Amino acid sequence: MIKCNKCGEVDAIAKSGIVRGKQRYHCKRCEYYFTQPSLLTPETHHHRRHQTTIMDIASALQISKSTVSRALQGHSDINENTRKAVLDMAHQLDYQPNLLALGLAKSRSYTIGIIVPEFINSFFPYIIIGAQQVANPAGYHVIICQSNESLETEIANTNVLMASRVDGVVASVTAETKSLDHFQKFQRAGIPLVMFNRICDGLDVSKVLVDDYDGAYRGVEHLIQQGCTRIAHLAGPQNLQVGKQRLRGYLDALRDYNLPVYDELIVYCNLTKSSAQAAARQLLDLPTPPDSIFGVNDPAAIQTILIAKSKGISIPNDLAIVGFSNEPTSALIEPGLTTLAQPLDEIGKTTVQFLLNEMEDDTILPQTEILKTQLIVRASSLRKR
Amino acid sequence: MIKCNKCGEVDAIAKSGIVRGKQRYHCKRCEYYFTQPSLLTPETHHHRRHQTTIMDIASALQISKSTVSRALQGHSDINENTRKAVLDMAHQLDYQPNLLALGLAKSRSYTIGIIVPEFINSFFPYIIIGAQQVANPAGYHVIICQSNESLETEIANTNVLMASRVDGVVASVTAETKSLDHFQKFQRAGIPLVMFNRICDGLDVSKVLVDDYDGAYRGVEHLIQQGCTRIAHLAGPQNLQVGKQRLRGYLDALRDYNLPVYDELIVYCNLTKSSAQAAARQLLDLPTPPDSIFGVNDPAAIQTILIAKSKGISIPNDLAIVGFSNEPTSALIEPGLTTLAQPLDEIGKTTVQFLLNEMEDDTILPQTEILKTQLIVRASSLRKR
DNA sequence: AGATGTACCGGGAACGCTTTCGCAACCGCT
DNA sequence: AGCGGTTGCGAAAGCGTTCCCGGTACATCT
Repeated sequence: MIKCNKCGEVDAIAKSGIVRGKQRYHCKRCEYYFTQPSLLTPETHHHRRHQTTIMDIASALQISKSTVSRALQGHSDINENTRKAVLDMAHQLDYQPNLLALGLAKSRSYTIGIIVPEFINSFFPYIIIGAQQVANPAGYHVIICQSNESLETEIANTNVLMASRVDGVVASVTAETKSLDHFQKFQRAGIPLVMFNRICDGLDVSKVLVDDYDGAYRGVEHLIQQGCTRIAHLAGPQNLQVGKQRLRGYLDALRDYNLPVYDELIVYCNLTKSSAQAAARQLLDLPTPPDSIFGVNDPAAIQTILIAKSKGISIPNDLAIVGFSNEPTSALIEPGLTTLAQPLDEIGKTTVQFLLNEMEDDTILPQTEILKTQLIVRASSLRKR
Repeated sequence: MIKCNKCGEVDAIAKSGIVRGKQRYHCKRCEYYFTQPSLLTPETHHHRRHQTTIMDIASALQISKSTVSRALQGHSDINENTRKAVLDMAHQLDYQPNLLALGLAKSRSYTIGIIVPEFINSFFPYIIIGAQQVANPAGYHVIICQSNESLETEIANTNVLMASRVDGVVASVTAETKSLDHFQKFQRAGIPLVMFNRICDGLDVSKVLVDDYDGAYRGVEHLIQQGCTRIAHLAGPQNLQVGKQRLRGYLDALRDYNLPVYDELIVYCNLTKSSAQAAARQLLDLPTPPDSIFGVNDPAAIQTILIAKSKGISIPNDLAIVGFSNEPTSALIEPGLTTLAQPLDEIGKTTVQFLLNEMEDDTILPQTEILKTQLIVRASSLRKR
């Protein structure tokens, strides 16, 4: 009844246990173990709809897959007629190269990863658009990860990018990122990394920044010129250069204009909406409140405006406000928010350009580009005299 | 001098052409062609820094890669000690599975694609966040494409997603998308597709929408209740359901309240900022301008507010305005914009949930979910009487 | 005519992983 | 001892590409 798969023997077959739910037999003559192939599967297991491969093109044309591959990638070693036939057939069969297989074969994915803390505000989206405008023409597509201002998510993101075998990474870190082991992993694996805007110290990578110090200085200087003397700073996290440099610019401007620095006028937030609100309230509830506030970024400054308005504080006469970044909403809110515009598009483009350079030449040393900001004066700080 | 690679013969060797720059030899005895292997490469070709693979783990532990694979994926057929050893070693070597290889082997990428027209406004970002909150826990990561309101880019996006062998796609189409062949490709390839918000007709897929008709109706009804009689509509493109349904809601509300429909009060835009501005100007420059405008979305309504303000038109008394979507800026602008809030987070979540369902069971029929909007009344439409 | 060179194409290994299946070792029961 | 069953591991076949290199059919040069 049961026949040995090898020798065809029928009698010397004994059952020999059950493996993975299937009866197993043993042929004594040829010492061969085997199970009966399940008869159902060949038809049932419909192999999931299949996208066309170079093998499909090859067999349609009765040529080898090597030839198809060469024709497709414009290799020279191929007859012009063959190439045309292949290209036609590829089009006809709606062929899309399998990027997974390509990546595996070439050990590169033609993908770069972008890690940003969020993309609700239009700050990062504009940078991403700039980045794509450089990456796509260069033959790379991007995979965007948002860490949601959470270190844990950021680490998960780096792992996903590692696993996806991205060829390079650009990143702007979370407000709570202090350790940077998860970024060093890229370097250990030889994957180029470029950071922009929100960088943290101690990582020897290329960087694209705006001149936060200078921008902060000019913003505060502008407030001083408007006659403000009790200038507060709604500051950012000090583990980020952004936070540090803007604070430094603030302090230096005060010093250069011989204004006193009051500790209670410097409060910190972690760049979330709620923490910005708390910080703004803390400033405005002071026994002697400030006559002006320099906010670490526009969202923070906007929250300050809203709270001040709800308290009936008149802007800019009782309270002048300056932000940083020039979010689109800053032009719409009333009063318009004075702020420092950053060249977002350019940040994205230079960052990716740096990355491309490092990807194609791994001897390049890290470089840093510092872009200028532009002071945009609006009603929130403009006192009539 | 030259020795045949095969038979070792030295005398019967003749040169036989040059291939790819290298001298080729021919052994007469064994009829074998060969070239001298270049001696430089073995050391030079440094094989590009290598991330650790299961083979590395296997050879470190002196076991087979099958065992490592099984241990890593928590397969049952494995000894607990072996598993521990593998897991330890994996951690120690900082192993990250190669998603490209995994995808190739399993014929699925554990990736879903998201196509959106833009992510400058916070509308789509919020939806994307909701989508990720469902996709990630289910073991999928997402790759985000923005078509930039261009059909050409949208088509390129679909090709990239096809090539990346995504397991499923969610999409919101461009304002200029009329043909849908590029989306039908997904269906032909058996890749589930779910559309949200901006859908177009003629595609038999699951959809997640808000009740645009109802929202528009209630928005216009609200204007009528404020005493407006000459109500204009800054309408969206009519190839999109969004555009059609909101127009229909507008018309039905007018009809139900016995208000006349003036053709010149209905102007169309393609959802870009500049076309919205042009449409708004056209309406406000009419010989007999409208007393109120229902905008197809918030960005359009906000542009209308700005233009009206620049013309010195008083809002809401001379011109009442209602938008659609409840963008964050709509609360900040003055006057606050009356609008219809959409449950963005929920849209993202249900869309991906539908997709997950279809991905794990391909017999599921397309379904449609219609979510409700909520009228948020602000100063832009609230007339004091 | 034979040697040399050119143009093209096919075979097959490799990329890193999953998955099927063979098989040895062992255990408990007659 | 012999059978039924379990546990755990290894070998090898893919998945869809690229790329190296062998090989044939000609053309060209002595």
